[in-house]
Amino acid sequence: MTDKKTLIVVESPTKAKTIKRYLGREYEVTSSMGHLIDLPKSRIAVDIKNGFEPDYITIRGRGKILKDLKRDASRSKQVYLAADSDREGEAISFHIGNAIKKDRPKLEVKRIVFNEITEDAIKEAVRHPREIDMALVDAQKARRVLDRLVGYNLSPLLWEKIKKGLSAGRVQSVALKVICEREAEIERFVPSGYWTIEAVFVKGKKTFTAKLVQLDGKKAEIKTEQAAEEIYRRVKNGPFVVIKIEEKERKRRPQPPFTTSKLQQAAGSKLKYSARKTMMVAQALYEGISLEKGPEGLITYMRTDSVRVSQQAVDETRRFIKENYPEKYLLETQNMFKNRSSSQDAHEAIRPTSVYRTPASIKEYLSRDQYRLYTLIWEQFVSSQLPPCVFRTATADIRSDGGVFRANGQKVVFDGFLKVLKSNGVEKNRVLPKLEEGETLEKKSITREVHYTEPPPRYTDATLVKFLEESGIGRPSTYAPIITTLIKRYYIERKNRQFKPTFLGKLTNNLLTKNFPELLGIDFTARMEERLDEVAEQKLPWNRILEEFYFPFIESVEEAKVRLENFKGITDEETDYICERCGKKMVKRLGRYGFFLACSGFPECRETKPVPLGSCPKPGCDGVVIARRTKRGKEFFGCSRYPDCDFMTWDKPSDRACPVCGSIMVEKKDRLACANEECGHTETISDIEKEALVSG
DNA sequence: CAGTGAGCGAGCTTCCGCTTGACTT
Repeated sequence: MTDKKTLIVVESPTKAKTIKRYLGREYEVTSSMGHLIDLPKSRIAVDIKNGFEPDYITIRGRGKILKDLKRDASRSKQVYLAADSDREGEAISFHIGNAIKKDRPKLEVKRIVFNEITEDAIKEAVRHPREIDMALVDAQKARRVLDRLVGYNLSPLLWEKIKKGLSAGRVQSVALKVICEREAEIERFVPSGYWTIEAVFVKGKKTFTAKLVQLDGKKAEIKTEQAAEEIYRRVKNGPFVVIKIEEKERKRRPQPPFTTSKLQQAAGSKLKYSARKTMMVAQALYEGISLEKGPEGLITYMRTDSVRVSQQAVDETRRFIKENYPEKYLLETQNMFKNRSSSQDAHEAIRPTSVYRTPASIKEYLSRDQYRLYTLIWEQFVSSQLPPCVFRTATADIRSDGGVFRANGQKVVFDGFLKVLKSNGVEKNRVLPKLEEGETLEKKSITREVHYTEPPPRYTDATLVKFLEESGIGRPSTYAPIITTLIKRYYIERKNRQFKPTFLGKLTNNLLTKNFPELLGIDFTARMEERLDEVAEQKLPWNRILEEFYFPFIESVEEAKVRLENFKGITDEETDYICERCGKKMVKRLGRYGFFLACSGFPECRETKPVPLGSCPKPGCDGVVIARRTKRGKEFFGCSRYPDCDFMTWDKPSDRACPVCGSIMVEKKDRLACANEECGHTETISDIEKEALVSG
């Protein structure tokens, strides 16, 4: 009897392994791998008439885990439910505890929490078991039921009105909405020209440039060529007198260590990774890489909304800094960072498990992707405990007639955290020569230049995730899957890493936003969260939220059905392709395997063919490039004349033809390349955008 | 971590959030 152990149940198997190392023989640690109990997929399973009570079942495929868990529990002295210390974790714990108690009513089942995986934190947690917090469980239940009611009522409306298989939800539909709104802005956008006037001055051996910023006491905004010409004539001959010099010292503090959202943003902009790729690589670093002494987890948990760091890790980092950098790089007091108010703070920030494992020291054990992501995480973390970087900036105002030119200089006086974090170009020095007020400068040249205003940029993985997090929509574990869902539904496409809504996406978004404006408002989730907090604080019964939400909502669904009675969503986008069989126009249709061309005369004419993406780049081939799939379902692109022509590529074709040889251009990381190997023409995305602005 | 090839689509779908492998409709 005495040799029975205490069973600890966590969510992640990796976490279970680590915890086992910290605790003695009297503990057994196992993992649930997330939720085991949930609503069934096949029906709504919410009893509206009975206070919105959900009909929970064991998730398909999780029966074995639950069974094993119950078996382990029955062999234990007691059970500590140790899922994450947040709303979902409390619910997971509750459901598991319930299942165990059903079998063994007398077994002691308690809840423990910790929000960092350190020996001290775990041992401390084990000393303070508590009961399940039912208010928190209720808040999760309200969240879960609301999402089910939204998703399972809106989606069928889309099946009926637009196309079967579509989906809508509290989170994904807002993401789709902002992508569509951005696209509409871009479509509406009319570029306008504006002019700038720049002078280059010489002083001694140094030259520097200054921009015209003021004219007759007002901000210089030059909107026509004529005005530019006039002003240019006025100011070009000087004399150029220095009228003001200002020198300042500026400090920049380092950023906090990464949260999931910030990691995805940084990996997106610096490494060009998708959110999904970032998470897959991070997961491998978390689960452990075989170094010299067997597998070691290299980073802390990668799904987190917190910037908190265990004191132990801060201490280690300060020791590392002390040992490896000059004394002035050690902060007197450690940096502390504040969490967003929406943070559930169940885990630490993402950081290396030991800063002594520098990227260079473990490079040989990592793949290229792992090394690059680990470096990003390591540098962000170490820099977060380094001193601010200090710049000296200088501004000189130079007058000519009624115009004022301004020159800016910047010099890094102390690199501080930039020692570790090579932050793109910020540390570049642009030094002005020594100037004095009242002195007259010698002009080297003066030019006027036309620029064009640019439309707002499309969302990328990085900027969409940023938007979602800042709006409190979605959670660290869902940012990447949200994007995958929108693409899988053919609502959006990735083009040069940017999201563009499809015809279907725009149509769906139109229907949803017109009929459910409140639900799709950016602040709907924030308001829901406020109410959920009230439930968690026992100020509100959980089903009150649902009563308040559901009845108006379901009425708006019914109203929408009436309003849309005669609406037939046409998902077929017209094209200029002509049907080879009957001469009618062809339309772009969405099938189970993606878009294809179908004759608009359907069902009289059933002609279909794949969508041509551009002309085949093989010299002498008159085929077109079409999308194909490998046996395993992965998309690639090949010539329609296969097997006569064997052209194929993984790279996604763009809708641009090579300006040199006319072949299609394909996407390569941050640039487009001509698919014709003999041509070899490449261009960056900004080149193309500029060209489009000038011509359009 | 390398890997690449039918022709079909137009009847049973969907939410969000927690977690890994199994598996690429």
